[in-house]
Parts: sequence; structure tokens; C-alpha cells
Amino acid sequence: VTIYDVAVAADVSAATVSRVLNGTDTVARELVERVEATVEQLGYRPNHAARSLRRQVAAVWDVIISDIENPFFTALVRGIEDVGHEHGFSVVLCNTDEDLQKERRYMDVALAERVAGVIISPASEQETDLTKLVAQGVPIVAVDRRPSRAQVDGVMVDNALGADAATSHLIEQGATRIACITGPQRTTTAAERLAGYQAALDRVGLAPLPGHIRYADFKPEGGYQAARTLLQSAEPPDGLFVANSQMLLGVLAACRELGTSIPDELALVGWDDSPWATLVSPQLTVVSQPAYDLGRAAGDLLVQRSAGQPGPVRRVTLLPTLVVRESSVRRSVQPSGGPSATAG
Amino acid sequence: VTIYDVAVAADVSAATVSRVLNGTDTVARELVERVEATVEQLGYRPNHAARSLRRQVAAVWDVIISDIENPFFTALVRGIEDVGHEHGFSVVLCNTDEDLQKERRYMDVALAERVAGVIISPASEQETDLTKLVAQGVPIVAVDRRPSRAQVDGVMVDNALGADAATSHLIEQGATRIACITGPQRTTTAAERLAGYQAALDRVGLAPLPGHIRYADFKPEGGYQAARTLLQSAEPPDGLFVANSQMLLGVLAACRELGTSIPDELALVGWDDSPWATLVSPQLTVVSQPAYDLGRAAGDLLVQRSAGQPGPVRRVTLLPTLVVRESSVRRSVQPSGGPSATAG
DNA sequence: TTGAAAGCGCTAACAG
DNA sequence: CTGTTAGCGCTTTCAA
Repeated sequence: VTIYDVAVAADVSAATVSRVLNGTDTVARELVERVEATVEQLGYRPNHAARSLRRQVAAVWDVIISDIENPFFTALVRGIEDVGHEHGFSVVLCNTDEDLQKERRYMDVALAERVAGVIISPASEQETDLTKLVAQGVPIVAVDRRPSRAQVDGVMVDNALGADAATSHLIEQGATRIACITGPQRTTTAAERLAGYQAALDRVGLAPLPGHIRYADFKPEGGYQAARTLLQSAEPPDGLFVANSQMLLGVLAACRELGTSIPDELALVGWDDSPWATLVSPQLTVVSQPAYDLGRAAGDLLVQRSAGQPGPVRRVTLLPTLVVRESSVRRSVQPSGGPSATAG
Repeated sequence: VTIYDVAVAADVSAATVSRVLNGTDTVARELVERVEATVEQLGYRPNHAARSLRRQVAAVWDVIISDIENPFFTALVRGIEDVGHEHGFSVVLCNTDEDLQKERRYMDVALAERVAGVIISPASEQETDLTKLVAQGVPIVAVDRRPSRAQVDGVMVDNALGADAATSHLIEQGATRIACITGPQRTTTAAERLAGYQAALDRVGLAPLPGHIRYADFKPEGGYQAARTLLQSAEPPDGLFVANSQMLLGVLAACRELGTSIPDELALVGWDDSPWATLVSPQLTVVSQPAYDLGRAAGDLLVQRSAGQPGPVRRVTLLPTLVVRESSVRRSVQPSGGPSATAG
């Protein structure tokens, strides 16, 4: 059933049906009603392929993220989806696994599909190249991570602030040898969280010990390896800030294996809250990000750009929150130097 | 840059370019090379909208699931995506939140988009109506849950087997008042897991106490409420099988609140393994599902149907595994297997 | 305000 | 084996 079937049945032209459907132009009230009734009656659904071909743009947003298994990103995507659906866009999820080549391929697909917009969390600040997309006039919003090679709208969290709060909190708890496990250097989130950590140490005249800053891969295995190395070094930390929730999984596994007692032997602050953060013992202190709202904000920006709204590049920043629980709070004021019993 | 630009530059017809691009028909080796070189040089990308319009079908699969926040489904989707991408399909994720109306809307969209196939985990065995899709000849694969109103290909897990293994294990551990928290009655997974639980009890002449079977909503809050009710009843269970990982989160929260000691006071088996299952204390005994492989299997079926392969309705069944850890093992009783044993 | 007609980019039927 | 041609369903000039 095509637009012509509707036109014939309603005794108008296809052009008129199109106008009614799109709310463009003015159509006599009577015809509007007739067309709408006919559409309803015939169960007519516009053919999106034909529409996209004619309009030269598909009612689709591509969302390019690096890790679909990270609950932060799924919450983010839900925020984007909710806004997108409210405005008639389909949302296509593209998962890159932090792989620059996959990311490039998805950007090519976005180009071929003539999508109405792209929301991307770049796999790399320097290497992710948005210029082709920009050149084609595709509206783009960066989310979570900043790209450096193109000026585009963005929605970010104040990572430095969150990391600073986390680290300051560890300092207040009496930790003096505070380590940091951050993500790949090529991402802005890893860099900014590291910077916040360093700023907090600087402020009180502390400095990281050699080897106490570790760059891992934002994945559990990376966190696991980094934690093992740290804990088995000559000068193990008594405080640890882990800048990503996936890596935190690995860190906790390592602590369990090595019998490191938290928080007495190692005060711990993670990143991103999880439903199970209160189910482990000790309950986890984390920096919580407003993931869903981040997604909604990105969607809002993209809606405006898709509608052709011009104007300078905009950047929205949301604030993270430190949620203090047990993993960072010393039960006694004295830092424990002695050996510990098995982890509990 | 269109197919005609390529044709002109390569000094052939657009039809020949199309043939080379699609690998259909035979084209002289020389022309193939010339066309491919030109495509490369011009950076030509086929317009998918035009292709979809012409072919009357988009190279897209819709995946309709009920809970994107459940890691089981994200793993499942990754399996589907991997297969889909290998065969040139985009995968669009549609999240219904167990809402039949949303589900119906997504099915309408799938129809309007003329997608090449749909993979669905029906929100309801009875009410989810696939007949419109079937009537239009859209290839469909049901995954995880069975629909009753249409005969379509499907990939499922043997839920009864997994639930039976879980329950039998609880019985072996000496539990005699074993309760079950399952999902909405309208889903086949909830029904089958309940049936497996009952079969295991029957076999040894046990029966659930009144109120010891609870239907919740596959969400944390539902698990929380159900667990509170059970634990505060006159005859609290000494064993509990929770048929979904989201609900397990709520159950664990309730146990923590009420000070229920696991496994001594309550032996516990959950459903679906998680990265944090070994990080909580006690470590969780669960029935583990091959989520990623389930997705791949569904993708494989859909590839064949998309290619027009006829034949009878097929159903693939994969087996779950009981992973025995601490939450179910009475400290006074020896576990019957190793740290992990296969169900059945 | 409405209709007629052209054309978006591609593929497939049909000639040659 | 290759080219010509028509048309997928829709929107949008341009005329009336």
C-alpha cells in the first residue's frame, strides 16, 4: 500500500497526501480529515527508503561507542534513544570495542546511510577523524570523550573534578601512597581523570610513587593486571583510584586473590556506580556519573542541529558525584602496615 | 558521487558497475578491475536508501528485546551483531522494557522499514502477535523466549533443565523448604524455569510451601519485594532459586537488609553468571546461559532465511550450566561436584 | 490550495 | 558479456 493508493482512495493527489503526512504547506481542513481517515483505514505506512532517497537523509542517528558491555554506555544510549524516538529518529548502536578501524568503518557506514546525525564517544582524542563527516555536513555530537581534530558539539562530565574529589577523599582517609589506574592515554577521559588525581595530590604536597600511575585498557583484564603489579611491588599503595568500572572488576578480583584487605590495607575508590556496588563487602565508594542524562543532553543537542539550527560549537558539562561507602573509609585512623588475614 | 559518476569515469554503464559491486552476473575481468579501481579512486559509497527502495528490502535486522540493562541481552545482541555484520546487515536494537505496546510499535516500524529480518524475544508468549510480520514474509527468529501465536524459527535455552539442576542442587545441600522467584507468567522462560523447579521437587517427593512460588517482573525491585515477603513469612524458605539476574540483585539487597545469612540460613542459586558473581561474599552459585552463542545461533538462522532458504520451522536449543560456588553450599555439607558441574 | 510531473540512486528485465 | 531503459515510493518544484 503506497501513497498513491491512499491518494486514490481519498480522491486527492499523492502530493496532497504527502503534505498532510508531513504537516508542511496548508491543506484544506476537509482534505486533511479525509486523508487521515484513509491512511488509518488502509493502514498505510510511509516507505522510509523512498523518503530517505528523496530527502537525501535518513531519519536515523548512529551512536558510536566503545564498549556496549559497560553499563555506563548502555545507560547513556538509553538517554539518547529516548530523545531520538521522541523526535522520530531510529537509533543505530555501533560498538567499536575501542578499535579505531572498526570506528572508521562505522563512520563510513554513517556516511553511506546519509544518517541525520552521529553521536560518538571517540576511541581516540587525536586519531579519531571526524572531518569527513563534518565536511559532508552531518551533524555530530561528541559524548563522554572529546575529539581534538574537529570542533563539534559535545556533552561531557567534569572528569577532573570527579577524580580530584575521589583522590582528596582518599587523602582525608589517611592514605599517603595513593595509586591510580586510568585508561588508554589516547582518550580524554583517561587523561582528565589522571589530571584530577594529580591535582589533588599536588594540593597537599604529595606525589605519586614511581609506577603508581598505570595506564590500562578500560577493561577488566587490564585492571586485574595493573592491580597485581601495584600490589606486588616493593612499595604497594595504601590508596587506589580506579578510573573505570570495568577495570574495577579486575582490581577487585586481584585484591581477592592476593588477600588484600579493603579498606584497611588498601582504600579504594572506583568510577561509575553499579547495582552491585552495595552488595559486595565492603560496599564500594565510587564517583557516580549521570549517564542517562548525559545521553539525553547529547540527544537534545543533536535534535537542534538536525533541525538545521546554526550557531557556535556548544559544550555541555555535567558534574559527577562522589558516593562514599565502605571501601574507602578506614575503620581505624591508623594506616595498617602489617600483614592481613584472608580477604572477606 | 553516484553510480553514474563511477560508470562515466570507468567508461562502462551503470548496470555494469552495479554488477561488479554486487558480484552478480559475470563481468569481464578487465572491466571488473577498471570499475573497482574507479570506485576506490572516487571514494564511491552506494546509497543504501536507493538500494533499499529498489530491492524492496533494507539490509537491516531489527532486534527486539525486553531489557537492554540485563547483561544477558547485551551479550546476546553482540552475538547477533557479529553474525549480522559478517553478512552485511546493520543491526537496530529495539528495547521494549517488557511493554507490549512498545513492542507492537517496534514491529510496525520493522514493517515500515522493510527490514530484512527480525529477531525477537517476545514480551509475552500469548499476546505478542507476529502474524503481521509473518504475513508480510519478513523472516523472523525468536530468541530466548518462545511465542505461541506463530510458528517461527527459534533459539532457546533448556530452561527447565537449568532450573531442575539448580533446584536439585539445593535439595542435595539439604534444603527442604525451597522457594522460587520466577518472572512474569506471560513469558515462556519464567514458566519453564518454574516447571524445572517443580519437577526437581516432585522427583524427591517435596512440594513448595504455600506462597513459596512468587511471580515477579524480571527486575531488581520485583526480586527485592518477593524476597522480603518470603523471608518475613511464617515459614521462611531455607533454599531459594531466583530465575533471573536482575531480580537476584534485589534479592541480595533484601537479604542484606534483613540480615539473612547465606548460605547457612538460606541457600541461594541465581540465574545468569555475572562478572561480579565471584566478588560478592559468598560467591554466587548460578545457572549460566551461553548468551553470546545464543545470539550467534539466532543470527545464523536469520541469515539462512534472509537468503530465502525454505524448509520447516527450526528450533535450536542450547544447554545452560550450573556453576556451583558458595552461596548454595552448606558449610557443614560437602558439595557433590567440583567447583563447576554441567547441568543434567 | 491543489495537481502534474520530474527525479532522488539504484537494480533487473530485456535487448543486443 | 554489456548497455538501455524503466521504475521502486516519495517529495517538491512549477503551473493552474
